[in-house]
Amino acid sequence: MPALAKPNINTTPIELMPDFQFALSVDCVILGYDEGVLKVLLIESDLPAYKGQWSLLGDLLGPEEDLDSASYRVLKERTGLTDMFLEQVKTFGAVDRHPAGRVITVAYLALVNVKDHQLKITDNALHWHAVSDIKTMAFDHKLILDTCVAALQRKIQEEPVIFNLLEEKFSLRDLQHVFEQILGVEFDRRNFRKKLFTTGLLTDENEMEKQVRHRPGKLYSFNRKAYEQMKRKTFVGLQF
Amino acid sequence: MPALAKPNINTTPIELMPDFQFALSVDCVILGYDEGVLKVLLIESDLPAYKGQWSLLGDLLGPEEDLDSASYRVLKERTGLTDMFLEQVKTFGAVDRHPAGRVITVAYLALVNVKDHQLKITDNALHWHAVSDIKTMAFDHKLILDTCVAALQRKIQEEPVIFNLLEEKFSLRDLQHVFEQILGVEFDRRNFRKKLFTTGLLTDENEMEKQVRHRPGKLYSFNRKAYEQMKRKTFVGLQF
DNA sequence: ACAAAAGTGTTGCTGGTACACCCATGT
DNA sequence: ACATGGGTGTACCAGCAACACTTTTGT
Repeated sequence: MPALAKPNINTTPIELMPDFQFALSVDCVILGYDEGVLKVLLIESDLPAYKGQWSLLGDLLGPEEDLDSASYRVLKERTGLTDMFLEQVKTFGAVDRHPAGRVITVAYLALVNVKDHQLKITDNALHWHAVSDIKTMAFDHKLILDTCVAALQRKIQEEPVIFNLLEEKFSLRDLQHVFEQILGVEFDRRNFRKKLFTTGLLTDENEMEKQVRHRPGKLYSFNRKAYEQMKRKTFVGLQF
Repeated sequence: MPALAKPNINTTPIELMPDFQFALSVDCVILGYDEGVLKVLLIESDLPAYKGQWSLLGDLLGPEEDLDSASYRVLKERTGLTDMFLEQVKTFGAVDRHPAGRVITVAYLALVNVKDHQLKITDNALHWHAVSDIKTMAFDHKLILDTCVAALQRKIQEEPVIFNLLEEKFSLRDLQHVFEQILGVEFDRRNFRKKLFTTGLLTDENEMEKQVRHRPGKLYSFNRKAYEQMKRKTFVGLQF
């Protein structure tokens, strides 16, 4: 077996770089929680092969840009947000995944607060879609979406990233509903409250919900400081 | 803000592909458990900039090759193994990560049974190194290694991938030591045994260890069928 | 008054942890 | 006989699940 005959990346000067042309892009799975439903921000595909189908927001990687910066740029350009949860999930490189040629894409998961930025979406080809309604998408974007949602399910049980989907101040009902919506299960309300309180991650804001047509609940916020301190000492899980 | 002025990947015909040259590679973090220590298979870097430093095994992506295939090919060419745990972990794309030019690399985690293949390593620039001994590496490979080890720590508590590091038949002591080595903690031997037995993932092989200078332990194997069945019904965790 | 959801405690069970003694093998 | 690790059981404690009634607000 000619194991040594193959050039290794470590021994590959720039002249040996591939003689085939390919592109590298980032694609963002931008998720938000709105009116009790987990939603994803999509754009209509302009590519003839996928006319009328929905597509993730993405762009080609720039020559002086690293991957995180590229995905951040896409988010900023499209939503106006400059501060959101953004994390690389997986890279997709099937040979035929793009009809125009070889395009490898790095998928990012973004969690945004829909209320914060919904006024800033000026591009009217952009729309929020309930994740559960989406059956098909352009390219392999449905696969990418599913992969990112699965990553989110794991993630919210390992780290308190879920608060990125809510407003600064939120009710326990909202928090519970986001968990339930993402994980696809239901929790007992009393046990959920106890569990969250005992984490010590919630700050009581001493405020109430307004304009609800039932008894208003108290509002809480995510206690980031408490989290930063406790995560130094021990693993902080939110497992259900 | 010129959000619409930017070309989107969906609208980018092949002519708009980047005019800068860059390369895409895969790098494999090949981990094995040998004599009580977690080890990684490394090669000496031939690149002048990193002369004498250790490097992960990798190669450039081929034009007709998807990412998983490329990493599998690297494994097969270098170790002779054709059947191992192999999973994409993360893509690294810092602008200056490669001295020869822009190279984006997709990191893969591979778990191999050292005993199975140690005779097949013909390339004598290849060596196993205790993960805990490695302080510096070529390129950003130390960062990649650390990332993959952290991924492994999460992974072994979510899925029974740890058995890929052991021989077909193993003692409970070996299994416990691999867990301890990877997670960096120690477990009570009796509780560990109980826990593993109650998972139902172990098959008693009705065999004993040989040539140990103490009372020989029973040998077990991973019951893959039982796992496949139970994972359909419920999440199978191995959390400690 | 009614509808809707907030807020609150207890009990039983399950699973984790801590812990000590005898046994089988090789030297 | 000694050293090394194998094999086993129990008691305590913490955390989880199941479960019902009263309270507050808006209509």
